[in-house]
Amino acid sequence: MKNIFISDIAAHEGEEIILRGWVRHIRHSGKLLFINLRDGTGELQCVAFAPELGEEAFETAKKLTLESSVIIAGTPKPHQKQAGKFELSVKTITPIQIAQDYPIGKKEHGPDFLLSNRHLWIRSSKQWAILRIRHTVYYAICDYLNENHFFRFDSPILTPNACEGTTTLFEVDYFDEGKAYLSQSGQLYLETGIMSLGRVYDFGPVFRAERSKTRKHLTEFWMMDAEAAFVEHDENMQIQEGLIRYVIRRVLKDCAAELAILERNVENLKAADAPFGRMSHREAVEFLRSKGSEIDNGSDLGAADELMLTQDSPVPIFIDRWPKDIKAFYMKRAPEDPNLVLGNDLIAPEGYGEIIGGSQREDDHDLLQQRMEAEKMSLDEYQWFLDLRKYGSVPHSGFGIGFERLVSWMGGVAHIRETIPFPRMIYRIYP
RNA sequence: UCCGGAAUAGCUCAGCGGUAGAGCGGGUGGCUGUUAACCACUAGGCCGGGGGUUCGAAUCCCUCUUCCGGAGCCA
Repeated sequence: MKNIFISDIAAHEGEEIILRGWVRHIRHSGKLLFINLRDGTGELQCVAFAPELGEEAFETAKKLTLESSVIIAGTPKPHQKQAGKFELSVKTITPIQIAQDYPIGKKEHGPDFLLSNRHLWIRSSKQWAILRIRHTVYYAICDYLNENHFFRFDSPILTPNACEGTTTLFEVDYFDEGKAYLSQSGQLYLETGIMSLGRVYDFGPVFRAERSKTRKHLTEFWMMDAEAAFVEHDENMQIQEGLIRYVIRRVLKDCAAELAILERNVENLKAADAPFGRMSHREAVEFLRSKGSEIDNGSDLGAADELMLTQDSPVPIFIDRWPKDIKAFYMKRAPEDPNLVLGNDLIAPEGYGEIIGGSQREDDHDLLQQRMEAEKMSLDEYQWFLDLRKYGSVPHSGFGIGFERLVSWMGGVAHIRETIPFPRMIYRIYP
């Protein structure tokens, strides 16, 4: 008899096979016993009939509890009640370990309880589905970039100083070198990589010590930064749009079952795979003011503004040409107006907010140095960054994706804390 | 950090001045098609901590703690 995975069950109809997994659900009715078994690849109903199993084995099987681990041998057959599905006609049941009082029941639980039991919560079907979508989004991003001549270039997590100088960083003691900081973005390091590899990306955890307390923020989250030589502002946005639409198509193709478990509205996802909206920051401000927002020309968009902008749009919207004063020092000035920069945000529809921030970078040594001096940055600490503009500088652009926000949007997940195995938030570090 | 809300059985909640409740989960028994199964019985409580008001407080007041939602910051 062969060990098989539940996802491969259809290929083994009528054969005697072995499944190994965990009891998601168990119930019995006189001489019949039903076990919903999950093995990581899927879930299958196993049906045991007392006279076939033997009375003693049947009594033992009845003692299985929620989440007990078990080996079940039997024969896959078409499900008697659900067309197109299979069930296992059970021959033997061998408990591996009987779980005691599994804390997560089939009824509803509160978020605090579930987060305290995150190590167990990840077994439940919605969490399983979200984690599988996370996996799919991850590889879709990598595949798209690999196909477009980007090379993986991992940036460091321990850094000597703040990448962008704006947000609060986590600080650690670093031997005799003083303080080191957990990276909030690998972007500046990526800019060095393009001078060697042409196009590069990194993908890893980044850290923000902000006391953010919303459904869109984590203190530790995964970011994918991409950077490309000889790519200017418009092409940069084309790459971003191509990437996001590629991810949408992959998720729709590979995660139909997961999206169904999450009750994701897939029509909304399909509709987002169409040319993205584009407006300048100035146009966005005018539009918002016409709708009653109090936003002014020099301000960043608030959460309510983002929602107002996208609520009637089936596709994500690029906002570009931002006032330089509210964007990072390394962004290149717009040719038509030195007060604007060639930066873009990408706002997802359905209220998921900003999922990408990108820009063309300042490639002129003296202009960059002026900006850094204006921001009172230490030129010594960033000498290596300025060097890039001295030795073969080229026009270049890049962007960063908030990975969990993208996963939230794909899966239609209301809170970002469910899109990462172990969320880190201001008031939670366990488990 | 600011503005709201909440804390009662293992879990989710009701009770809102007068003997501590339900559903689920646990235990025992029943049932050949269940899938949040069903039926019967059963065990289970410092009503978040501290202080007040009152003849009497889970309930009203003050305070602390913890959590949730939102804002700001950002991805």
